[in-house]
Amino acid sequence: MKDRKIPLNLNCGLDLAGEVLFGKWKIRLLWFINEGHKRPSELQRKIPDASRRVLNIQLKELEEHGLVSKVIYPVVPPKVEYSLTDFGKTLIPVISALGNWGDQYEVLLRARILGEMDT
Amino acid sequence: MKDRKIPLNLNCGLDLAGEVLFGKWKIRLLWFINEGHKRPSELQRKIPDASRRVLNIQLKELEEHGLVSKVIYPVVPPKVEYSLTDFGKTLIPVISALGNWGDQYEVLLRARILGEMDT
DNA sequence: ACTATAGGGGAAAAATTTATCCCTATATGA
DNA sequence: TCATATAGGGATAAATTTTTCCCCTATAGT
Repeated sequence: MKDRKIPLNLNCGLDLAGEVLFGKWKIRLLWFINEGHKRPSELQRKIPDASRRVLNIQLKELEEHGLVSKVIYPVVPPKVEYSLTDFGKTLIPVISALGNWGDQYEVLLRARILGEMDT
Repeated sequence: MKDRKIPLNLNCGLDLAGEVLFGKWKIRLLWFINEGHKRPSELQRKIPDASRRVLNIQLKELEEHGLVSKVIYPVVPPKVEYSLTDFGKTLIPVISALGNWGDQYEVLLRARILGEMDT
């Protein structure tokens, strides 16, 4: 990452987890990679609302943080595959927990999030 | 919140969960409120790196999303107490899972997050 | 009269994150 | 010959989030 004016807060486990997880698309990237969608173009199709650029950037950060690994096949046209590292896999239960919570309260959450939009 | 140029992504549970959780200080606010630190001034002391202003803003969002409730005592000087709603409490296991993961891999995470800073 | 306390909010600046646009390369198929 | 697929990166613009600064309330204490 670039230079930061405001120092990172890394006081507790929550901060550390947040630091590697909280980019707009990172959790979804981890999720889809875990589901077996390994190639950048697949991931882009799975997450069409994200620009190609950010996905690349966030994938690189996930890689730098050791959550995913990247294999570049020296072929043309280029082929790249991402997969979760063992470390990355340890996050899956956590992401599941988060996703299940969101699924469970979907109706409520959607109403409240959207409800506030016209306030 | 204000008007948004870029629409929210609320496709799945993960998105919904992210929407209510991913402000810079929200998870910590929930955590400390759950630990019994209810008053704004306590929370500010617990999270000294956050400006007073943002904490107010994020607390209000948590309230709008139904995760915390706010009681204003009509006394002088004013007294306010936040607490988790029943709905907010359902998030605690999820936040725990996240925090435990971060604690468990603290050394590794810290090295990788800070390691990349001088790259 | 001041000051401290406890809680809050508006406006604008700063910081950060995301999006947009345009560029590279090569092989295949129309 | 030209478009498409595939992966990626630089520069810049836009959007969003967070910080900073200053203001307000009312009472109690000195």
